[in-house]
Amino acid sequence: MKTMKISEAVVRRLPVYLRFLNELSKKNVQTVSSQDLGQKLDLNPAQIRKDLAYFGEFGKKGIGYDVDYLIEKIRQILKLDKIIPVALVGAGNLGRALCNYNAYLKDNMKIIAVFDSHGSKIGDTINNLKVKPTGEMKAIIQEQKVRIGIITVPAAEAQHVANQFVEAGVEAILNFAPMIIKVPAEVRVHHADFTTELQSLAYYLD
Amino acid sequence: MKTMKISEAVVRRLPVYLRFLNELSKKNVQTVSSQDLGQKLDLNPAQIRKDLAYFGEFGKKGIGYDVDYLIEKIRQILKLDKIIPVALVGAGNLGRALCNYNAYLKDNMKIIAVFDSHGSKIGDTINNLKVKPTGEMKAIIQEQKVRIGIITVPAAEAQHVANQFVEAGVEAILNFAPMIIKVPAEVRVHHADFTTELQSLAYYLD
DNA sequence: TAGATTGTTAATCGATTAACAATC
DNA sequence: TAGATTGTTAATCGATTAACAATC
Repeated sequence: MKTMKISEAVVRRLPVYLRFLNELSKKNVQTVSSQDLGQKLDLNPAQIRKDLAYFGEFGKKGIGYDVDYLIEKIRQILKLDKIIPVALVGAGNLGRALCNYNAYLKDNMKIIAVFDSHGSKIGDTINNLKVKPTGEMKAIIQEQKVRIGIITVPAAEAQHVANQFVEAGVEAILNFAPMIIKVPAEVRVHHADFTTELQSLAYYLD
Repeated sequence: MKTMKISEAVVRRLPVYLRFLNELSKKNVQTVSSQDLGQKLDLNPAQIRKDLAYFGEFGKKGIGYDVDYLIEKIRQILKLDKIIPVALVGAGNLGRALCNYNAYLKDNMKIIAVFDSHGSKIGDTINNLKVKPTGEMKAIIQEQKVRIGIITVPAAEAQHVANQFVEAGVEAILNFAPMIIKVPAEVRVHHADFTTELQSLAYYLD
């Protein structure tokens, strides 16, 4: 099963499971069934079992899933069992907001460098990180083995930043700019676009 | 066709079309084909034609789509042809960042009120908006006919804010807190969760 | 007219859900 | 043992893509 291709929909649900399991763990809940999970997360229990079964047999028939064991397994699947260094470009309001999530990301992902191309921002300190000029991006990314890049610059600069990330060897990009960026197929891009999100929400108004 | 139920996937693509069409319009491009659109947006042309055809016959055979006409139509479909008042709760970094997008949202959606429950934030001015105490939420939301609510408070407070939104009569919620919130079925909720986004991205690292 | 491109039907593909034997 | 719940197969459902007649 290890070689089977996993659908994007499945991968997107794993972090949702993980978050809820973490809450259960904090409350010292030992065991959870797909039934329970489905109820809380508004998902079909069969779907949850199937999602997990792609990666192994994590449950016990008649019992359910051990919460802490399942957390460990999902963290492994998502590669969150070791620190992933992240860099962010664009020290505007959104960039600052995301840097301050650093604490929230716990021990797995860490924004370890922040860049901006505008002199006025360079040298600022955000959450203990000094904003550096984009000219230093490549060197720092390679030196610190940054694997994920976050783009929070204006739309017009997004593609340029993406190019720099790719050249520096970043493996995946989370793009907050309202602009589709083109990268080589081996680099994974996710879009997190606040405006499209809001606009599609408007559709559902009466 | 007006009564047919449109899938969520279709609705999520419409704002993406809209954004690209706006760029074309700015460049004075008059006409675009599904071929062109598909190329730029990494989508199948047949899918684009089908998406649009759910709502009417907007194109001309042999020619393509008139850019400005299509913009107008998509704006109507998404109900962006009139101003939609939006309120935001949580004047932290993320909330501030989103308020500053106000300009970007052009004339269709407008964050017209910002609330926070912490005394230290109340009275601050963000992008010409004064942060008000959450106690005033209901009155202001009803008075100003706010239709969409944005939640940018910590996870622990998200459900409480959602309840207040629902009670005040908000029709849809965009939730940035990393927490699933429960609302009555008639209220639409979208989750825009930065951490799950980043975590699913990690899966694709080698 | 010839070339291009839509709108739409039919075919394909993939994801979700139901059902149930296995088993704790 | 009886009850509960998994892992997995089969059935269903829905979304994407291909193909093409209509027509600008």
